[in-house]
Amino acid sequence: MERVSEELDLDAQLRIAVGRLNRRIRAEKASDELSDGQFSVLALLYREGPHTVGELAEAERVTPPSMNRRVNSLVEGGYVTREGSPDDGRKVIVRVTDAGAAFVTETRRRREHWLNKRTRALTAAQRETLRQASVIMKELADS
Amino acid sequence: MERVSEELDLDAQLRIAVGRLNRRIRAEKASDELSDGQFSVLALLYREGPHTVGELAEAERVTPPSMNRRVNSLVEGGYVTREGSPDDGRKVIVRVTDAGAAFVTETRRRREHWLNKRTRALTAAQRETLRQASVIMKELADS
DNA sequence: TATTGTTATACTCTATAACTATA
DNA sequence: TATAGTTATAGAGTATAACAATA
Repeated sequence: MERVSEELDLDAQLRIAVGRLNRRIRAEKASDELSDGQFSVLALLYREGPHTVGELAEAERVTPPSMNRRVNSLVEGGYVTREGSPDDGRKVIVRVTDAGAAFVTETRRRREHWLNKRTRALTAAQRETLRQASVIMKELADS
Repeated sequence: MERVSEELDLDAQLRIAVGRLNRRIRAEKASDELSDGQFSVLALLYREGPHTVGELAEAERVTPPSMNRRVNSLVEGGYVTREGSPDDGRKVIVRVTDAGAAFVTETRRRREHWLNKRTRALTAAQRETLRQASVIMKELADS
C-alpha cells in the first residue's frame, strides 16, 4: 500500500513545477504588442478556426462587450477580420489574417525554442519521462 | 540517434500540457476576493517571510505605486500588516497575518485536493512518472 | 419577443510624474 | 543629494446596463 504522504507530495510538487514552468514559458513572446487576453483569442481562432463574437466570449469566459473590445483591438492591429454571417445577419464572424497566424506561430516557435534549448541537454530517459508526463498531464487537465 | 521531429514534438506537447494543467489548477481558489496580483504577493510573503514594499515591487516586477496599491488592498482585507523598519525610517515592512497565511494554505489545499482526486486514479507507474517529471520541470524552469 | 452585437458608463489594475519623509 | 514610499493622474481591461439590428 502506498503511503499517503508520498501522494500528497506528488500533488504539491506537481502544482509547483507546472506553475513555475508555465510562467517561464509564457514569458517568451513574439512581442508585447498584444495583451494576454488578446493573444488568447488570437490563438484560439488560429487553433480552431473562425468563431462569432459570442462564441469567443463564451470560450474565453468574458462578457460580450469585453470580447467585442478585444476583437476591435485585434482588427485594428491587423491580426483578425470581422465579417457578417451569411445566414444570420446578427452574427459577426471573426477570422485570423495571415499576419495574425504568423504572430501565433512565431510566439509558439519562440516558446518551443526556449524549451528545446533545455530539453536537448537532458538525457534520453528524462525526455521520455517528460513525453509520458505530457500525455498524463493533458488527461488530468481535461478530466 | 534521436529523430529531431520527436524532440520538437516533446517541446510542443510539454508546452501545451503545462499550459492546460496550470490553467486548470489555478481555477481552484479559496475565493475570488483577491486578484491574481494580490494573491501572488500574499503567497510570496507566506513563502519567503516579511519584505519591504520596494522588495515586493522588484520581485513581482511591478512599479512601487502599483505594489503600494496591492499592499493597501491586502491590509484592508486583513491579510497583511505594514510596520516601519526599525533601522531605516523610510522603509515599510509587510508581513502576513494569521488570516493571510490561512488564505494561502487554504488555496493550496484546494488546488492539491483537485489534483489528488485525479492523481489517485492513476497507476503507480503514472504517478512515478509525474513525480520524476516534476523534478525535471522545476530544473528547466530555473535554468 | 428573443437573440446577437454594440455603445455608455463605472470600477479595477497598472504605469509615469510629482511629492514627502528619511538617510 | 539620494532613496523609499506615497499621492495624483491617465491609460488599458473588465463588467453591468442600455440600445440597435436581425431572427
